[in-house]
Amino acid sequence: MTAAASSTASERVASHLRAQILAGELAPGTRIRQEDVAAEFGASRLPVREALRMLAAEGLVELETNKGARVPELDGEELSIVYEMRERLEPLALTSSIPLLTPLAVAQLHEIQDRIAREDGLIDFLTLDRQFHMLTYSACPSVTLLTTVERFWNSTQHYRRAFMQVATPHRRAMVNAEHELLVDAIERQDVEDGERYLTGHIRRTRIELAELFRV
Amino acid sequence: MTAAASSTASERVASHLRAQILAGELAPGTRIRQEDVAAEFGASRLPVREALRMLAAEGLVELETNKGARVPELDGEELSIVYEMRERLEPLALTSSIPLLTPLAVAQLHEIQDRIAREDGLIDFLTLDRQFHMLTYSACPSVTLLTTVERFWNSTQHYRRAFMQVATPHRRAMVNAEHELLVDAIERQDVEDGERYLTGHIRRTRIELAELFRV
DNA sequence: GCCTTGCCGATTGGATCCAATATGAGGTAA
DNA sequence: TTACCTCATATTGGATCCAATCGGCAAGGC
Repeated sequence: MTAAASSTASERVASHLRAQILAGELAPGTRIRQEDVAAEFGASRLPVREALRMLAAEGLVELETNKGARVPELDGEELSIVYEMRERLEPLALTSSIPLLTPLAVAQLHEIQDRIAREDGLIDFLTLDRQFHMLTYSACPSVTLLTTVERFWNSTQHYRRAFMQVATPHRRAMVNAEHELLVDAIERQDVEDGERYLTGHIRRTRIELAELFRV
Repeated sequence: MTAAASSTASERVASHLRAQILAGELAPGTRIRQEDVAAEFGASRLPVREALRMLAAEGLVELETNKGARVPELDGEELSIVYEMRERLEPLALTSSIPLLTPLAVAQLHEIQDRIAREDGLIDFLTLDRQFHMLTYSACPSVTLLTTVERFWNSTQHYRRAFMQVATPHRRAMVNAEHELLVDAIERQDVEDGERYLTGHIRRTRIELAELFRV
C-alpha cells in the first residue's frame, strides 16, 4: 500500500498523489483537476481518473459527479469519531499481530522508537510514528483490518500534522513514554498490556485533538 | 450508497453490479469481464472500468492489474475478523445514532421487525435484516463510520446468505428476540442496553458462523 | 517424462476525440 | 442596487481505437 515501483501508469500517478497528500503538499479542500495532473505526469487523463478512484478507495480524495476530485476535509466531530474508531479497531489489529511478530520486527521497533525519541523535526516524526505503529500491526493476518486501519491514518494525517506542529516537549515526552511501554509489552508478548497501552495512546490523542479542533 | 436513480453511466453500471453481487447472482470468486458487462449494458468499457473501481472501494470486487476483477472470497479466518471488527464498530454507530433517531424511524423499525418475524423466505430476510440494522445506524453523524460499516456488510453478505440457508427455527427465533430487545432499548433511548444487545447479537452470529465455516 | 520456451488468442491498460455538465461573468429588468 | 437570466468557457464523463500484458498450448531441449 506504500508507493512501491508500480507497473501501470495509474498506479504511478496514484503513488505520486498519495505522497503529495500525505506530505501535506495538497491540503484538505484542495481541488485536483485531472488535466493538471495528466500534464504534470506526461500521461493522458484516463490513468489520472483511475488513480483518483484508487485514492478515493483509500479515503485520500473524495469524488463528486461532474465536479471532480478534492482532498477531503474533516470537521472536528468527524475527526473525533475517526479516532474513536481507531481506538476500537487498532487494538484488535495489535492483539492479532503480537503473537506473530518476528524478533526482527521487534528489533526494528526498538530502532524506530529510538529515532523518534531523538528526532526533533516534524515531518520525520510523522513518518516514523506511522512506520512504528504500522510495524506493530504488520503481522496481523487480516488484510481487511490492515486496510481499514490505513484508511483511518490517511484521513487523519493532515490533522496529526497540524497537531504536532504545536507539540510541546511534554506532549512529545508522553508519546515516547507510551511507545516505550507498548514496545515492552510487545516484547513480552503481553497482549493485554499491549491493548491497554495502545488504547490509552489513541484515546489521549483523541482528547487532545478534540480540544484543539473543537468547533 | 443504495442504488438510487443515478445520473452517470458508471453509477448505473455500479448499481446494477452491486445488486447482482449482494443478491448472490455473482458468487465470490466469479470473474467479471469488462466487455461482457459493457455489452450487457449497452455502454462502452470505460464506465464499466470506473464502476469496478467504485465497487472495489466498497469492498464488493477486487481488482488485480492486467488480470481484471473478481468477486472477493473470504476465508473462514478473515470472515471471523470482519465480524470482530463489526462487533467493535457497530455499537459505536448505534450509540451515536440513538439520541438522534426520529420517532418516525423508530416506528419504521417496529414495522420492519414485524415483517422479519413473519417472513419465511431467505432473500427477503437478508434484505430486511440489513434495512433494519442500517436504520438503527441511520442517524449516526459520521459518514466515515457509516461507510465503513456498510463495507463490512457488503463483504460478508455472501456468508450471511449461506448461513441463513441452514437457519433452524431456533436460530430465527434468537435473531427475533435480539431484534426485539434492541428496538426496545432504542425506544427507551437506553444507549448502554442498545450497545449491549447489539454486541451480543453480532458476537453470537460470529461464533455460529465460525462453527459453520471453520477451516 | 518433464520442464522450458516461444507463439497466439483473449483481455485489460492507455491515448485521443467528442458530448454533457458545471462555473463564472456580464447584462437586463424589477 | 439586487436578483435573475444568458451565454461563453473550463472541466469532467463517455466512445472508439490502439498498445501492452497475461494465459494457455504446442514444440523442442534436458
